[in-house]
Amino acid sequence: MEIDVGGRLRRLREMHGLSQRELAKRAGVSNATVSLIEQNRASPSVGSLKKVLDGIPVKMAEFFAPEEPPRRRVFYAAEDLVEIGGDGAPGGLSFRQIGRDLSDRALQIIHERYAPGADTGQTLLRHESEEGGVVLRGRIEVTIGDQRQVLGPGDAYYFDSRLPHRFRNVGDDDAEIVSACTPPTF
Amino acid sequence: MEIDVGGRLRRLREMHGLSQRELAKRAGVSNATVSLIEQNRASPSVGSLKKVLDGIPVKMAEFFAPEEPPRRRVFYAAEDLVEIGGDGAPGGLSFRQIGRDLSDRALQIIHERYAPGADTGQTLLRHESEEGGVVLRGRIEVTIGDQRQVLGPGDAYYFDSRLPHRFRNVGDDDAEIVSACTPPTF
DNA sequence: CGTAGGCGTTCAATATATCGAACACTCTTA
DNA sequence: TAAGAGTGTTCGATATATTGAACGCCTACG
Repeated sequence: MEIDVGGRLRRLREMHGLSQRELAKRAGVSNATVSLIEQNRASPSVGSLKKVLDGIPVKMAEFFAPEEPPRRRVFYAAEDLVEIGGDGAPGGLSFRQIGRDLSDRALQIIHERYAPGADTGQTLLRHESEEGGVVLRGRIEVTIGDQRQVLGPGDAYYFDSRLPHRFRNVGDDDAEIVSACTPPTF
Repeated sequence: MEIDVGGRLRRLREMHGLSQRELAKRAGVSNATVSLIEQNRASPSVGSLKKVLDGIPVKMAEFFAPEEPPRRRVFYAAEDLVEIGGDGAPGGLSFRQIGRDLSDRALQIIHERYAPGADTGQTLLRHESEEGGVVLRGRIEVTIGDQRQVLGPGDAYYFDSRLPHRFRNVGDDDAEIVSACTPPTF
């Protein structure tokens, strides 16, 4: 099984908008070397390849990582976000998640909206993960373990998901949060 | 940052109960080559290293895979968020991060604001991580690898951070995003 | 004891990767 | 048109990786 080292290097370099000479300078090798490697007319030593990849920069493991990960969807229109508030949550709550299937993701990002008085209740523990978020609109009372505080627009929070936590809209208007959680555990 | 190719190879070989000569024969190289590589007295060409690893067998990506990747405060007032836009970013950009020291965190969450025309430029790759976000206000042109799209309020994105990426405010007003990235790599 | 086979290392010869300098080509500018 | 700066490529010289055959050190066995 052959590896098209040259082709991969060339693609990476062009993706980053670098010329052979520019990359060569960053890497501390000659431009000729880059050229020959890209044509597969030379099989670089590990040391050289490392220098070159550092100039991009790309890690060895990434470079040799099994072929292209299937191109995943990148952009999501507002109406494409998936409503996941359903499970047992009382009305007035909207949790809109980026992407439907999280099984291959490292990150769960949710756009949350709370009607006045809306309350998540005391949330069950999720497994080892951490989460945080930024309040966009409204006034939200956040309870984490035994700490409690009311956050307004621009305020933020960050905690270990193993702590019991609860969110409640204590203002008179809708409240909005963008939150992130990693990893998406089940 | 150096890579102890020799040490890794030796450990792998011994783990599999192979002698230098045995491995050399399977790999189609000389035993001397194996010896020199293991002493780091020669930096093998990619081709040779591949042959040797095939004899174990171990894949290139596995060989270079970094040793296992590393797998308080809760509330932050808006003015406590840490501005991190500084490094070389042109004016009109504000990146406000939740928390100052991310070394023990699994998540980097940033409240981003772009003045009209503000542009991150072609961002250098961060290492293995994923990131996503939600647009709150304005119109932002997002370029991920060779994909490009303009996102508005409520729209979102999610991608592998290894792809080169760029954000540009193409609207007439300020634009705002809340983004998350995991893990916070440097 | 002496011989045979295993191991990892070392050495001189050879193949190959890498360098520095040139080349050919495309732009832009005067 | 010429000159300059950019690109990627090619060439001879040099540094280095790789080879095949040695070496020294073990253990086993007649």
